[in-house]
Order: sequence, then C-alpha cells, then structure tokens
Amino acid sequence: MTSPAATSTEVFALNRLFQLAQLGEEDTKLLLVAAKDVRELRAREEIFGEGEPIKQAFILLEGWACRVRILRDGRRQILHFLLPGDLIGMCFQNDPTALTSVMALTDVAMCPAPQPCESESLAQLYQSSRAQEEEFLLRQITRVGRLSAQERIIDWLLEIADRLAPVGIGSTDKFPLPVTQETIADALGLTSVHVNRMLQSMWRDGLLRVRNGMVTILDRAACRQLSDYSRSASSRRITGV
Amino acid sequence: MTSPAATSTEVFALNRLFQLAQLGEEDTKLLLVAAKDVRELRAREEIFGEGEPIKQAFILLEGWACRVRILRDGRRQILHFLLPGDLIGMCFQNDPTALTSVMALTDVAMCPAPQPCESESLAQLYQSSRAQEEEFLLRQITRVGRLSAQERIIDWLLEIADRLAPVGIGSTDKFPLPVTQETIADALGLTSVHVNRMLQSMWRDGLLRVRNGMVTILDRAACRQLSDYSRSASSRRITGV
DNA sequence: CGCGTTCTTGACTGCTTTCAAAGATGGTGG
DNA sequence: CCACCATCTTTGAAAGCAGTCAAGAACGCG
Repeated sequence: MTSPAATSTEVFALNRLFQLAQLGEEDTKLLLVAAKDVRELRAREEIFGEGEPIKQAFILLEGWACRVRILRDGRRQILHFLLPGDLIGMCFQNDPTALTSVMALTDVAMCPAPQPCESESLAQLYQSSRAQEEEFLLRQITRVGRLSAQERIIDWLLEIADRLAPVGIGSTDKFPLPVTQETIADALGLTSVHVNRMLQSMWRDGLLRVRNGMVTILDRAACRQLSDYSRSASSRRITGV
Repeated sequence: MTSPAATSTEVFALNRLFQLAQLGEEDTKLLLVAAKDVRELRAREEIFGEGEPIKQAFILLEGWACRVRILRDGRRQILHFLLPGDLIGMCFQNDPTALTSVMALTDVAMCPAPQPCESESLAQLYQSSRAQEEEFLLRQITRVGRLSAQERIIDWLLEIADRLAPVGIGSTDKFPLPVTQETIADALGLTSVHVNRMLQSMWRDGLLRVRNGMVTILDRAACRQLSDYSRSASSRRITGV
C-alpha cells in the first residue's frame, strides 16, 4: 500500500453500510470506532482459508478482495468480489467455518466488524448485507451459466460500477478496475486470452474501454441492452431470499 | 399427484431438518404438527414469483422444485434445486421479497414452516439450512464456471444423490431423477442436446446410467475422480460463510 | 389408440480454448 | 536515469467442445 488508509476513505467504505440499514447513533459510533482499528494486507495474501474456523469478521475498508475456490488441478473460480464496505466472514452461527477462501486481490485495508451483541439494528444491517451478497451469488450463477462471453463481461462491469458508486469510487461511466484480465477470466468462467479479445472487440464497437486499470463505459444504453443487466441490486437494500 | 402425500413420506422429509440441528422436544413437535398442513401443487406451478413479497415460508415435503431466473430473451437458468426437507423462502428480515422465482418441477407437497418465535433452536436450524443452501450456490457457481460438460453432470448427480439419501430417497448408487434433460441443461448451463449426448457417452464409458427417471451410478470411484466432487456438504451441518 | 412431450441422432456451425511467442508495463536496483 | 526482471497484455493459428437446426423415434398420458 503506497500510503496508509486515510480516515476519509474509511468513512466512504462505511457509507455502503449506512445506506443498507437505518442505524441508531450508538451503532453508527460503534462502526466508526471499529474503523479506526485498521489491518492492512498485501495483494495475494489470504484472509481466510477454506475450511478454517473464522475467528473474526471484518469490514473491507479499502482495496479489492474475493471469495475463491481452487480445484484439484489448479483451475480457479472466483465466486464473489469483495469491495470497500463489504463484510468478510460475517456469520450467524456458532463456530463458523470459511466455506471459501478469501484473498486480497489488491493491497487492502480492513477492520474488525463489531459484534451485534444486543444491538438489533446492527444485526439487521448484517442480515441485509448477507442478503445482498446472496443476490450477487445468484446473479453470478446466471451470468456464468447462461450469458455469452461478451454479455458476462458487460453485465459484470455494470454490476461493479453500481457497487463502487455508493462508496464514492468512480462514477457510473468511469471507474477503477484494479484486477488483471486473468482475474476477470477466473470470475467469469473464461480464459484471459478470450477476455482480452472481447475487451478489444467491445472497444472497437464503441461500447466500453478498459485501459490502465480504468473502465470507461462509452455507450451505457447499448451495454445495458447487450447484457441482461436490469436489476439494480447494488446499493438498494435487499430483503428476501 | 397420483396419491395424497403419505404421512411417513412427510416424516422422511423432516429428517433432513432433524439432522441439521439438535432440536428440543417442543420444536420437534412444532415441525411434526406443521407437516400435517399439506399444500399440494402440480408440476410447473409457481410457488414464488421473482420480486413478489413472501408471505409465508414452506418446507418441501415431497417432489422437486427449483429456484430459477428467466432472461428477457427466454433463456432460463436454474439456480438451485429444492428437494424434500428443504426450506422455501425462509428469510430473516422484515417484509421479505423473493429474489428468484420458485417453481415446482414435479408435483409437490409442502407445508408452512413454523415461525421460530422464541425458539432459539429452530432459528439455529433455519440458519443452518440457509448456510447449506449458500454452500450449494457456491458449488453451483464453480460447477457452471469451471467444469466441463461431463464434469458438471457427474458433480451435480453426486450432489443430488447425497442430498436425497438423508430423506430416504434412493441409495447413493441408484436414485430417482424426475426431471427432463432440458431441466438438467438449464441448471448446468448446457443445451438439452448436449446433456443427452453426454449421458450416452458416460453410459458407454461405464460411468453411470440415466434411464426412465432413474440414475444408476455404475462406477462411483471413477465418477468422483472425473468430477471435483469431494466436499461432502450434503447432510453435514454447515456453519460458516 | 392418438397426441404432445421428451429423447435421440446427424450434419454443420461457431464460440471459446489452447499453445506459443512477442510486446507493453511497472517496479527495483544499480 | 536507465537497465532489468517479473507480470501482464496482445496477437495469431489451429483445435475442440458445445451449440444450432432439423427430423425421426420413443414415451407417457388421457
């Protein structure tokens, strides 16, 4: 990490949580205090190992991480991207175990997630965050199962844009993408070679541009048309299963 | 449905839940009583519509259902199969909404899921069931994202076998599969034509046989070897995220 | 027995992968 | 400030897995 996480950045990350549920002043302060206790990790470091006990849940304050599974022969499937403001390892059971590995994709900063001891509203917040994550898993299944390579990439980029906005990162039409094409490929069930070709083809078609870790959506309407992206499940509070 | 759901069948379905958590006598009775209130639906009927409010959660007692999303152009992705003993629409938030449609794949019988009012152990049971469902979603992403057609089918069949066993349906090597090849295709991100070819190829190779709605695993060791099926996440209680 | 659904098969197409190698990029140390 | 190295991106050619289209066979239900 080039510079220690700035306080303002941390607060931006918490904004996602504040938008997810109505918190009392007590709980708000609890989160703000927790965010002072920053833990930093380098890219590629493992946050949880699959099958290992989870001692502590975290809030991601800065950087990107992912939930991932590795197959015996080395194939890798990224299941879910964790962005600033996301909860890592939050669980509502005793002696929780990590169902998947969680690894840092970039240098990251995170803080412990406060226990929802007596606080009803904090528990609701965590449930809401969990429901939102389930929505992303469902979208991910549909994306990988039924969309073409181009559709997958567009659909995924639009989702990422909508997730970054509430934490103050980029705009809907231009935002950072600090991951390699291989990482994108492992998330979308493609090869990095094909991701590369598709990105170029979409640039030629005037749809979007990915360059130097930045995404520019050139034709938002066409992008939405070409993917099935419609559900605005990003910052909206999700209640349901 | 050819015959009304037999009481004994209902109890078999509940066995999954009994194995998932240690319940007090009170809660056990609550479930057994609830299971008397049987609702029946025909194949293809919708249990929940995507986006609609969930008034009531159910326990599936008999038959198969699935969580599914339909794309604008008609493509269909089955996200998760619901088997006897599974909870449908169980949620821990107020005013829950169905994130996905749920439809009956066969004729089904279900009953209302008792509210976990003051009961701590029933709430734990539901959380555990939910965690298990999340494990299946994660497996589904990996399956569809990174496995070949043959691997997907084998991995999926082995998972189904392990899920049916605890509710007393079939054995690990022979069990009913009351869905069309098109349904399998829509779950695994394939076409029905290709599912058909793969099933025949696997039969020729002496791996397994699917015929008349029954699956016979002919070479279990080879099947496990050829898929990445290893995690025994079926009846085991899952604690974690 | 007849009809609709599901399964099966063949030929052909094409999206995506594979393999390999060259180019770009960025960080590090001399 | 530049050389160097590791990582990442880009490109081409060829192969393969899975999809598409179409039609006939089998099955199950009424």
